Amino acid sequence: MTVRVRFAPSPTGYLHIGSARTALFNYLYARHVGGKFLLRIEDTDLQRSTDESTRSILDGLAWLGFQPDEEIVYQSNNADKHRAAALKLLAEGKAYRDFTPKEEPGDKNVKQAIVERARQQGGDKNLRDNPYRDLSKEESDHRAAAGEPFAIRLKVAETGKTSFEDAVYGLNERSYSETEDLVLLRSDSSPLYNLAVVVDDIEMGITHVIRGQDHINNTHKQILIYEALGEKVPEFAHLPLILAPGGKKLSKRIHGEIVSMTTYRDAGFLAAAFRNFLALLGWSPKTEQEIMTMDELIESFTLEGIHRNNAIFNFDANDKKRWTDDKAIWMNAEYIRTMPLEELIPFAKTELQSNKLWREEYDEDEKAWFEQTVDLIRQRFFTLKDFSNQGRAFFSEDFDYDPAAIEKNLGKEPNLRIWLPELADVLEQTEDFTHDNLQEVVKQFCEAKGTKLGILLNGARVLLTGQGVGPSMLAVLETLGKEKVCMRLRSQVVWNL
RNA sequence: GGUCGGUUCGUCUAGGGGUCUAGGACACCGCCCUUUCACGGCGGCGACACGGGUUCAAAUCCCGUACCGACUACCA
Repeated sequence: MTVRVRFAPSPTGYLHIGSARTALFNYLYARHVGGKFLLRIEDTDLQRSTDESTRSILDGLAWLGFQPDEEIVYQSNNADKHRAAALKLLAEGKAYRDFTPKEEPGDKNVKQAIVERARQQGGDKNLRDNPYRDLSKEESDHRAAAGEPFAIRLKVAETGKTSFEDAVYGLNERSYSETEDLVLLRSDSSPLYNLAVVVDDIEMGITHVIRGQDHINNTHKQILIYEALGEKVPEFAHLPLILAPGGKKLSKRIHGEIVSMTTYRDAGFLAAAFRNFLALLGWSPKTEQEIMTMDELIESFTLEGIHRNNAIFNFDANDKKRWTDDKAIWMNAEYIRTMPLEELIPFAKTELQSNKLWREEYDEDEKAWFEQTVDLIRQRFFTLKDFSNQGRAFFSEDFDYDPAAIEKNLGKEPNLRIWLPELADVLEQTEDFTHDNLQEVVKQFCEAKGTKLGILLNGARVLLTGQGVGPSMLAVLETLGKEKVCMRLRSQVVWNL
């Protein structure tokens, strides 16, 4: 039997980092076992679902590289099938009409109201005391025919339990007494989540449901629906959650953009790097290898490697350097400096293009120069953005000087203001503008001035690149070329800041 | 409140009765390399939540406590 899994987000916001990981695990599992990866948009909550969210989620998935193997299913298109399933259960006596008037939502938030109610009920709640549960068929039909509104609820047996063997959490059991007669169809005849999911999963031939651990309770409810429908229950694998620092839920409301996938794309992350990082959050290949290609991830991915405890996505909103998880940043940097240059070039190009720093020559006459330059500057970069920020001076005359670098590298030696333009004069006379010769020239210059090489070159770094850090200065001189080097060394701009 | 689940360095994790004076990665710190640096090399700091059992032996098995989380809807 071919394995079929699905990722089923509801379009009520952007692609959440936790959802992205769920998608990743579904994708990896499908590929590992040679199955199909499907996508279903759960847009049955018309109030909250938006097309914009759907687009954003699709964008996020596309960026990560998870293309579904079959056409995308939109759950709202299947409402008739969901309804038919509920009606079938009603006809078979496995569900009943509940004529209790619909409760109007109170003024406080729903969640809070639910918790309060649950607290009041305490441990001795009886979930089988609905007066309509055992209404005779005649009377039920009669009242329905008379136009009285009703919801359809599943008739859960008095005694017994649901149980399933979770691929991650192991045996899960839940007494029927803990599960209410769940509503299948609202009084406006629209289907509810649990019904819709089960009917769609059956329809799509889903064999393995891989989703967040927050769905474990739903799984018990869904199993009841599968059984009532007389359908085979799929395998389940629940994933630990990704939490915010402090162990709290990672939410859009509190944590903002940090939880959105598009944030990472826009911040200059490589999809491959972020995917790799995400894979290691809640799953382990059980080897010491951490940098893994997609093929390697697919090869080593198993549900057994997923653990049960929630992971914390670490970041500090007050620290600019740690705006997101350290390890994610490190991994992105690692990818940037170690990936094959030819794979990095297109990303660098796109980054420069979107900042109007790209010149067509980089694809033609200056192709070799461009590639060498990218290779040179990538070493200390963290994100693709660095090509247009820190690396800007390599591609444009219009760049900023880092104030910290000015203070550190220029502030210590007042003579630099005189020496650097003098160095320009010397370099202008230098015919062989390559590394080894430049080293000689600069060395001699320093000896003549009685200063250290480091003082001079680091001062030059600020004038030439605006930065305090970067690759070997001799390589920078060679890369920038005589003309730019001399011009920038003579510039008075920085001294007047 | 109830049900269910979890707890190894700050974070991600390995380890599932003896090989654990608990391994790796990120972060942090130090040293080295170098003209500087956020590259690289070497090293350091740093954890089995707590209490009882079981056992010759427990991070690993059992029980309890604490803490954390999820769920508890005519939301998804």
